[in-house]
Amino acid sequence: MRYSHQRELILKEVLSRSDHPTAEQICTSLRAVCPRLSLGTVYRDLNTLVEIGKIRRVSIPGEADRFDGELGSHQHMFCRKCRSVISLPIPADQLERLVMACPDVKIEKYALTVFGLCADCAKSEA
Amino acid sequence: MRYSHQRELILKEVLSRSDHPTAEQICTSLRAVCPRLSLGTVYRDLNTLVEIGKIRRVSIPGEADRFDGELGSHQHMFCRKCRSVISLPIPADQLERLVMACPDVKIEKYALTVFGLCADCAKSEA
DNA sequence: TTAACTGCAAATCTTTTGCACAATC
DNA sequence: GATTGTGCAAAAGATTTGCAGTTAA
Repeated sequence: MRYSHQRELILKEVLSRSDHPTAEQICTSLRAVCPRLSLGTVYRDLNTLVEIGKIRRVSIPGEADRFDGELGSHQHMFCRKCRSVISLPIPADQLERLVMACPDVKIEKYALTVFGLCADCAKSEA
Repeated sequence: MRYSHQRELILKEVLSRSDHPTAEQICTSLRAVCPRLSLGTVYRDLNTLVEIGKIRRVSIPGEADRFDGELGSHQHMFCRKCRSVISLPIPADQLERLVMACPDVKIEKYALTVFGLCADCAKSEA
């Protein structure tokens, strides 16, 4: 794989943020520094970065994919009120034990997605 | 809510199948018995049935949503080879304990999705 | 009768792709 | 110089929606 200015910018952007941005958000941000950056390129480069394991994709049903620079084991929550994605520190070993106990099938990966209200929204809701 | 012939057909179709069909598959099947059934109606009725809790939606990243008539607690696996969705009997109480231990946030629901090879495909792969 | 439901087609949203040009090695 | 990567626009796939007509209560 060759060096690419755009791919490097996109990687840095994802790594520097903890808000799990969408491709569109990444593109918009980076246009401040790379005005001709195209959304197609962002999608292509994000796919590449996920493939080579530099970032992670976070899929939420009915939402645009988010991207995450945190590679350590954790799960995600989607807040239905503010629509933000936050990381949940769910013990990897215990979750893994539950998943891997399934007979016959060959498990390669898994994702636990939680829906509800984030801490801030839960507070203001009450 | 009023009775609707189409909604009843769609509900029966989902309840009678265990293969987690897509809206398109449901529509195609039902056209044998209801030729003018439209895909838009199928989507609308499926959404209604999910809302009133008669069926469940199964979302797989990058795939069309599947629908499930089994309401008991279970999780799902997506086989990357045959692209089927199968039910996984993961102990609800243990999973729930892990999820609910997260502090501050208000959890309303969650879904554990597993990716890999189903039993049949794992066998033929080897 | 009237409000909900349907069929149809068009619109929407996210993501991918074809192609000509630009950048890297 | 050969290829990979990019920008742009068009295409693709899933789902929603507007509207005029139909059906249940």
